[in-house]
Amino acid sequence: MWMWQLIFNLTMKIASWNINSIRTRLEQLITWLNESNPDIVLLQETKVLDENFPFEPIEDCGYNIVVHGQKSYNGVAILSKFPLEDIQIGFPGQKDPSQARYIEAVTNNLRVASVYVPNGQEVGHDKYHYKLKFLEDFFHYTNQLQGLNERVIIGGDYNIAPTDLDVYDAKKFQDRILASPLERRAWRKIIHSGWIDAVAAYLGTNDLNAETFYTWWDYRQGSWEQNRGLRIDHFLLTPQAADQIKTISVDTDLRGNIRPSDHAPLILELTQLIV
DNA sequence: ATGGTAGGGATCCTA
Repeated sequence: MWMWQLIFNLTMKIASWNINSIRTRLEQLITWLNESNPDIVLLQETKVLDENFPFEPIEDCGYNIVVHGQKSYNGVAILSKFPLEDIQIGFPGQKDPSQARYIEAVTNNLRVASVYVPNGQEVGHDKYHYKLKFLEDFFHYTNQLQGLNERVIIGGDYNIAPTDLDVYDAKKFQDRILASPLERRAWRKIIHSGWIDAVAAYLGTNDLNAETFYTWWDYRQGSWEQNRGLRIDHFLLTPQAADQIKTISVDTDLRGNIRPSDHAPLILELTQLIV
């Protein structure tokens, strides 16, 4: 009996959500925090200066908060029920730290980060090359993190659908932004260096389809209603963390809300193995 | 079929 209690207490729920403006979505966020009760939340596209971040209502839900925001665009944050330490704003080697796209902290003996990879606009655009450069610099930093030999989880909007299974229409997205060969190569480079895509690992052990893990549906042309989605939000785990995956799922309820974000939260549960 | 919708905040940029 006591042992089950111990295992229960060591389960940790970590969510990643591109909220697309925390001020517009604040009420939805609070409702969801109270209902879903995640231990750690990694947010992207908060779209708010740090001085205007709505700290109080979130702290009232029992969370500590660290933020890295800017005006109008981007912006990342970490919420945790545990103390947040060793906070890092941006990552070493990030070429353009004025774009608020990365924040990292240690909480409850786990290193977590929230990343918002550039969208890239369209293949060949200046913003596309900016995205590829960001991914290259990010790759080098993630190698440094691997060297720590810690449990590390980087959740966020990577703006990459890793394979054709991760888009609702592979032909439509062939050579297009979010699914182009160079973006996918950048993704694989990170994966092949030792990071575990939590969903890919979970799919390998369960009878589920990749479409179960779509996290983004375009606001336009009734994409949500027709389930024309993409899997572009991901959790990357070091092997030390991947060994503890219990479940992973997408909270699609939020995408069905009135005035929703165009992304749904990706939710990972870890279990500490008792040996 | 090169549109469509949403957010920020400024009369367009980003996604």
